[in-house]
Amino acid sequence: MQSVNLLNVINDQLPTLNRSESKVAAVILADPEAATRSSIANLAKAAKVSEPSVNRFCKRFDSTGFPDFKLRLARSLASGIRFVNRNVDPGDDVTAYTAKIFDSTINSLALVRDRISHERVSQVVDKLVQAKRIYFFGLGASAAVARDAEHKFFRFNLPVSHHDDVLMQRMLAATGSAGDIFFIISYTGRTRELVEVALAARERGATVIALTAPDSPLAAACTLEFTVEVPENTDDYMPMSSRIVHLVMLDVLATGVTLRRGPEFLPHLERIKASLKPTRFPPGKQ
Amino acid sequence: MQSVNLLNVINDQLPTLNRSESKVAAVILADPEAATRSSIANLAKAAKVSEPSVNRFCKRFDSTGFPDFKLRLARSLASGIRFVNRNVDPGDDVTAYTAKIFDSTINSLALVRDRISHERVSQVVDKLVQAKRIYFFGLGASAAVARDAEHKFFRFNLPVSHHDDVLMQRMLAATGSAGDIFFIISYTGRTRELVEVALAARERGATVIALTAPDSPLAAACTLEFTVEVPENTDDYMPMSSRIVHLVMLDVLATGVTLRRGPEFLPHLERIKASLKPTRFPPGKQ
DNA sequence: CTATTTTTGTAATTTAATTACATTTAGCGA
DNA sequence: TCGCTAAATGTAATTAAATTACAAAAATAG
Repeated sequence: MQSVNLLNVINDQLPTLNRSESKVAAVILADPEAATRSSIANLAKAAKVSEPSVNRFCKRFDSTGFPDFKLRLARSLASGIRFVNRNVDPGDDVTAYTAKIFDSTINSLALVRDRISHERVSQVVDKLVQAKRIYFFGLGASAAVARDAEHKFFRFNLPVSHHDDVLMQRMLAATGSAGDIFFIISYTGRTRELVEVALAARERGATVIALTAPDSPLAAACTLEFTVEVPENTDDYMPMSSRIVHLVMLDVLATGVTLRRGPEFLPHLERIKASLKPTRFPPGKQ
Repeated sequence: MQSVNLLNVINDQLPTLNRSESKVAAVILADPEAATRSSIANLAKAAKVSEPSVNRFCKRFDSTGFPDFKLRLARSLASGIRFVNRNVDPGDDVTAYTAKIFDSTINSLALVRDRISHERVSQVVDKLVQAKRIYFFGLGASAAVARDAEHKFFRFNLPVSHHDDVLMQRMLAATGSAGDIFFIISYTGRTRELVEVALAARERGATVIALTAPDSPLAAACTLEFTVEVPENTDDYMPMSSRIVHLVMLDVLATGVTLRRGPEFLPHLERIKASLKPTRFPPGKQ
């Protein structure tokens, strides 16, 4: 993947270009957006060179021709504008920090999506399908993730619970057994309490799955690590996007389990949906 | 509508397309990347339609013609979104459903990002900064969101709590007063209990903010509606991405509050961070 | 079942891009 | 400085691509 921005490449090559090529480069760099919209004739006129010169320019940058060049230029522009991990700045106004937070979250998701181990997802789904009981453990921000996971897995009709109380976690781990799954969620994977809980549960022969950082003590302590590398947020103002990534990973697992259960499980899901109906105002009514 | 991903637009319009147009759409959605690289002749062949049909298809989506369409498609792709809004299929393998879930989440975030009312964000931040007390209420999936919000707003050094117990919610609302903020989170905005709670709190002179769907009973019942339109998930297999969107909206609000507090507030945040250190294994150690 | 409208394809046309080739320009040695 | 060579650039021809106009076919309504 020539992930390097095309505009940068042009800029770098600037000194090695001959006269008409640099004229073309100047016009493109001055307004790349406009360049993607114009024809070869227009661009040639703007740069005061002939059409074949523009064409040669494009080929110099490994394009098959002018249309291909425009396409690559468009791609570069779009990726540069939106998805940079721009940190929130104390001087930012609403528009700026809103966009930055959304963008950095989207960015984290896109990154993880491309790095996820599908084989590992499969393995974890296998374990979850076979479980007799599932406990979701998390502390701090991950407690909310564990809570969400419980709600999500509840519909599978098996005993599932979440715990954000260290004592409860310890007690459950100490009395765990084969067939139990302890699903531990931790962004850092360095929380002592959770590592100890993982070891205790493992000792008892239970399956311990950790949704956490790779190469962390927690990843080492569990029986099946399910790791994600989410870029760190060093910035004080920037919220952690790891929570969000973890939530989506759990969505993936829940979907995996549903699919594994097959279509005969759908009526059950429908029943859960229907049970909520009386709690709601009918749609359409204001 | 221009800023919205072109693939989404195609997907949305899918039901309104006629036979050959949907053939073209199918081919493009199946591999948009390839579409940007192919000529009109190739695409026509792949879709088993004539070249003018492809051309008409492009014009239907506000392009001046095929090359313009390809350009816009390339731009859309560069923004990190690949398969869009495609529902999970019972036959999908791990790779497929993982990508779909990530993409649809990313997609929801991108959509909301472009539609958010910055003025409203500002107003809500104002209210939050002035609050004497904040309650986050949610039920079901939104309970986890409320939990996360509590964790996030805790660091602002003001009394904040979350409640997923309807009775607690009622009691708190009934005893609320000016200076209290009841922040109610609900995807549908149609949960009777929450609407009643909102009305009760409002009666008492408290500020009621609802993070919910526009034109919903809950939005009507609160003092300040903070609405988001997240595309519905009709699919049984597809997880709800509204939770994720709500979480990110709360990230935005928390960031807004932090920025409003100014730099003299940073030491406080550092102190909270430092307080967690003893609970962790030092970095570097396995 | 026919008439009308919509959809789709064929063929012609136009437009855009590319290639081949000629001209110019610059560089360099005598 | 002249003349040669090679690189650079442009002109014109060619090719490829996209678009338009129009006709045929299909779908829909009466």
